[in-house]
Amino acid sequence: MILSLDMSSDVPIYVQLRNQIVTGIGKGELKAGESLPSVRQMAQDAGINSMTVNKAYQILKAEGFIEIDRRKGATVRPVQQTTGIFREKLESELELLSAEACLKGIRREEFLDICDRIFCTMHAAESEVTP
Amino acid sequence: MILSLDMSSDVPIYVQLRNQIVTGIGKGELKAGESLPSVRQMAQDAGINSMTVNKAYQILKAEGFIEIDRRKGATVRPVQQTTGIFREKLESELELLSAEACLKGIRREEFLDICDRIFCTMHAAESEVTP
Amino acid sequence: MILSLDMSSDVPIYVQLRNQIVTGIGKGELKAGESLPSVRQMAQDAGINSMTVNKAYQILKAEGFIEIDRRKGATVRPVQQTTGIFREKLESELELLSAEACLKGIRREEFLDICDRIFCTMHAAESEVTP
Amino acid sequence: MILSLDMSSDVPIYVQLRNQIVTGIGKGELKAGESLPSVRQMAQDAGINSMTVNKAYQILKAEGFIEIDRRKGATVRPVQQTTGIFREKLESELELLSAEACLKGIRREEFLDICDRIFCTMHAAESEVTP
DNA sequence: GTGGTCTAGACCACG
DNA sequence: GTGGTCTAGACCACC
Repeated sequence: MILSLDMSSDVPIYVQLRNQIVTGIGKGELKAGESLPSVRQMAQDAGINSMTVNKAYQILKAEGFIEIDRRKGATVRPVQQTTGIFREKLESELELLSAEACLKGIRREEFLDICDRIFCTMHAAESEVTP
Repeated sequence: MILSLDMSSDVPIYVQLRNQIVTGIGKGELKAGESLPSVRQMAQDAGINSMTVNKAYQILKAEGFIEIDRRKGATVRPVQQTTGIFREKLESELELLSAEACLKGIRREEFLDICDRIFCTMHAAESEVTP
Repeated sequence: MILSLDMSSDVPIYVQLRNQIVTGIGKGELKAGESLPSVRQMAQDAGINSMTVNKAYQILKAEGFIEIDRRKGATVRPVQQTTGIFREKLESELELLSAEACLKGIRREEFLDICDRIFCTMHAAESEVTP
Repeated sequence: MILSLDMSSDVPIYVQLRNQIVTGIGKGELKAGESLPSVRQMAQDAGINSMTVNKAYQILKAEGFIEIDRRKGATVRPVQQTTGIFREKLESELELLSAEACLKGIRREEFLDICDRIFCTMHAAESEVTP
């Protein structure tokens, strides 16, 4: 998985890291059960502080995307069940994106095409099909 | 337009304000040409500092959503043309949302249903359709 | 002379007005001795407050670009002598523009070409040649 | 780099600051990659509020002249590519300056001499020439 | 009336 | 250490 961190972005590095790992899992670049690099390794590779990596990992763990085991390190968890909280967050963010898109002149069909095209690049659910 | 600001959120107040105004315009609660409350009025109503409101307004102006006129205060601008930069931002955010949704077990049809349902609550384009 | 005022610009209207009149005189659209519209006329044409027009005219008068006579109204003055103060202001503004251009990758030849091309659209000096 | 802020000028302090930093970079007093003083340091040195400095830095960042890194503070960015928008702004400002110069009796050769002399004090491009 | 600028000082998030 | 946010209140420019 390739990371691209923008040090001068206003998005905190640990959030960028968290987002890219989530996207990586979603796209199937990281499959359920696979290991993530150790905190130190990741920090060294990305040229950032290990506390920053640790923070990203802790968030991913709290969100249920990964498991952290003292012996095996961090591993990807299989797909979870939707929670009401997540749906609320999803709808709220989609509402904002929809409003922005609408105000930028994007029409319904085009918006849905984009949503569809992008969702179709996700493959994580496969990890459930093969038990 | 009803505002609900969460003072203890880690999302800055001016960003919350900006987001809610964008959503409000998108939903048609504020139509093209309509005035927003003056900086001071909005600050008083929301119980926040006027510089915070000002910052939100400046961002909305820079993004092309509103105009700020020395005489009339802030007014909503009509729908604009999509830019390549916006599409990139949109796709990047949708990619993250898709990944999260996918990992939370939401399937393609359901995701698209949500996208469609939410986009359909937007009405801003009407300001162009009606002559 | 065509005026284009941007009400939502951060440049005050009276400054925009002053600038456009100066440019108009420089380009020869208004020649020495010619009359400017009356304050009221200009205000009505431009859809702005007459105090705003008055302010612009007073500045142009103070700068020596026009004369204001109670009977004849405002008229364009002929070319004046350079003052040290003006040269300082000119050099200071050119320094900033040069720095910006340089940092945007514009090279010396190109910069001078632009300066030359634009200066050549000015014709006001002619009003001196014909005595 | 020496700053001279005029507190009684009608040009906002943050604009004066921004202009002087741009000029400083253009003249090569600040080279690409070099650090600017921290917001607080600059504020203390200049005897102004840190939010004022922050505002100037944010503008410079938005204009592409500097980068702001959470770790290193603000650093000078290398020379960029010209954009159409910048050329328009440059030509519009040069048109006004040309008109003023012309009306103050400055002739073409003299104007170009001044432009050339001033542009030649800029050295920022060097950061690209030297490998 | 409007927005824009500036201050002094507090508090927080990031790394 | 760094920048970012927010406040309360003052003052100014514009129209």
